[in-house]
Amino acid sequence: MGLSRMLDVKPDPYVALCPSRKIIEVIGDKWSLLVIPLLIDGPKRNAELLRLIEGISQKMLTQTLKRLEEYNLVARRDYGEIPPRVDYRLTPLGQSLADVIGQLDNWVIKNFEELLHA
Amino acid sequence: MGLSRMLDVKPDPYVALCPSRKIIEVIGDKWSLLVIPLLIDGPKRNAELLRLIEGISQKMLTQTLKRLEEYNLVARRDYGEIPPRVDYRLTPLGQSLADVIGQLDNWVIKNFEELLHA
DNA sequence: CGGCATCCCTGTTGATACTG
DNA sequence: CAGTATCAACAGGGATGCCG
Repeated sequence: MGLSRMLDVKPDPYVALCPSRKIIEVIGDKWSLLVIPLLIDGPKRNAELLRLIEGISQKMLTQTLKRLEEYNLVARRDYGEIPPRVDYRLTPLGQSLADVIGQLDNWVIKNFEELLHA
Repeated sequence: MGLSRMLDVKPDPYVALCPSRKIIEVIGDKWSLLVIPLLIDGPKRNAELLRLIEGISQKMLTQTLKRLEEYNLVARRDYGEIPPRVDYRLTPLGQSLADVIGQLDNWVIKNFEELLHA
């Protein structure tokens, strides 16, 4: 490990303005948590996602995908055809995140009953 | 596995009204994601959490803790003293969730740079 | 100290309509 | 089909003050 590494400030989401706080918010977002796992088994189109995620609006889907794209978690692909054909897929970074979220999902399913009656 | 198990309907957060959707929202909450890891190394008091989590308000802290308590993730302990002394700790269920969230945190820290530039 | 109740404002969100 | 734009509605969340 080089000296420069030792000088790095490690991200701390408990500090309000630390960028990692924002990242926590993006990842820990209700819709992100639903969109990301859907992309694991291949690219999906806008209308497909809209149909698969009951209750999401076009607006929220677009907004969620854009934010995930900003953070390099999802890649948007426009085929330039008419009628329009666009799909979204996980980047390698997004794939690795999807694995972690998958664990979260499994946890929820596994502990579902116990969570409910509390 | 008994027959009854096979008849269980598995929770599906992609259905708007499925309770698992609500659970996803509770867990995937900005403040929950910050509070839970803090409780891993022992009980914490209200004022302590307020100080540790920069930017959280009393109102949001209370609301977050209550919701986590509802889902049996956190236990509130009132010592019945005067002045008041109350602390919050993870339940066993909460502990197991904390492990998963810890993985998410580690992922964020590990991929911090890559997320930022995007 | 812990935390509830209130007020109030802002931002998020949904619905609708429109465009390339 | 994929998205944008606009508007109205509502809830999230902060600030303050009060109480056990």
